[in-house]
Amino acid sequence: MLSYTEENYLKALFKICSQCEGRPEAGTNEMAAYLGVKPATATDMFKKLKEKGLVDYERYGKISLTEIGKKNALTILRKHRLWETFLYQKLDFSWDEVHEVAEQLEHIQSEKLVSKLEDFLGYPEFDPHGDPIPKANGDMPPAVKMILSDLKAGESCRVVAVKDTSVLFLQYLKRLGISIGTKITVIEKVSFDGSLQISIDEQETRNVSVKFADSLFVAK
Amino acid sequence: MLSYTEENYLKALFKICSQCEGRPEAGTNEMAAYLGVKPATATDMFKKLKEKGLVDYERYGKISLTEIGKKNALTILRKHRLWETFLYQKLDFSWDEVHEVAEQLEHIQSEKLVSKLEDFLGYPEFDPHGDPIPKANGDMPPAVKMILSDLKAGESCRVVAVKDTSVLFLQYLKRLGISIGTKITVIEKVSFDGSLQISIDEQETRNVSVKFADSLFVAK
DNA sequence: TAATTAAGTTAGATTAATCTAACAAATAAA
DNA sequence: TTTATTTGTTAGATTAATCTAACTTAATTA
Repeated sequence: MLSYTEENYLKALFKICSQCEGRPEAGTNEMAAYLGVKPATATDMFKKLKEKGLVDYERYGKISLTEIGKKNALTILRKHRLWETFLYQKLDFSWDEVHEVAEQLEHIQSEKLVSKLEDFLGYPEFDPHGDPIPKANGDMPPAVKMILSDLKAGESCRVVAVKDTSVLFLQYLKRLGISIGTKITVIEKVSFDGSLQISIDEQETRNVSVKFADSLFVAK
Repeated sequence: MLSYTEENYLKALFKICSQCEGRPEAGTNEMAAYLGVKPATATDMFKKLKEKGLVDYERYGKISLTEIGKKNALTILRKHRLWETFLYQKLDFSWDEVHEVAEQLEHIQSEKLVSKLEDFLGYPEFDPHGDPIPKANGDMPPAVKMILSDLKAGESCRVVAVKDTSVLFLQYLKRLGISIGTKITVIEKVSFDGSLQISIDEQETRNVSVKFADSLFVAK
């Protein structure tokens, strides 16, 4: 069985490795920074995770997940996203509050709990941020790929997920009145700085940055 | 903030201290045995908990909870029993399965989670074992006191709680078809060994031991 | 009350996860 | 290609929770 800490390392590695395609590995400093620990600490942990057959790792080399490691990471992600869905749907937590609590709940050990929870929630495919929830067998519903930046002037779309799940971003969205399902129309793309003039739910008009437009997953 | 382990010590102390009235304190060995650790380990922890102002304790003396310690213990108990109720009512866990998972869930840190959960469950007063759930302010619904042994031959009652929450006992109850609300009638008290001849829901007849009859809370 | 037993403590060690400081390897730049 | 910089590792220490073995205090009993 994995410790709380080991689980967090696997989850972090999975996230970093699945961020950009074609880069299925991470560096020590990168991981340490992500996890908020010193590189020395991470080195020790990778040695241990290697012993347990969960990561591939050589001295001074990059780190990647083994198949078993990946399976474990998916299980944790599954729990995290199911709990987020529970908090959002059943307990009325807001978008930006669910993550922190789910970080704790994801470490509860009980297969039965997870499957019962999934059933209780009606087998959801996406969490409140629009991220796909892995199935018990490790399958993952296809993630949504288009971002707001992909739209041309005049095109409309609906928000289906957030790419950036930081509290800062989510709170900003809340302030703008944007959530999953909100309709956004691109009125103009400002060529000077790439920013977008958008309308939110066909009402309020706003100018948003490239960074912003890169952080929203949408569907036409 | 308290560690997982510290919380478990406080909870154990609370349970032992509230078991028999007029004995609001516990011994080192007793606590260690209860928690499954060695007495030496418990001694160290009591020193630490004393430093934190959570227990009263002197070298070679008994241990008891301070007011702050008691408040903390009640918070944990509250969470434990709310989660048990959730698992039983919403996720269809059976009587004997809820405890183990709730042991983990009770350590999740989020005031909001607890109050939202309580609201979601409709402010229950008792958990699936019939034990009272402490309120946010520390109030506790009055516990039920009468046990099956208190009945005379010919009297009837309904099961309202279990005194012994061991898996062994709960599974035995399940086999007998007894749960909260089940009607039990005492047909005869066998004076030889104190055992009882009972009928369960006015159907099946059974002989049960003194130990058994002492472990069931009932109401007429 | 002195001896025996039960209960509780101390000292020293271990494991997991972390740190700092010093060092080594790999990569980038001049 | 030598130097500088970035990246990663090692060694040694720390903290929390645990253990064993030896010791001390308190309680019981003969």
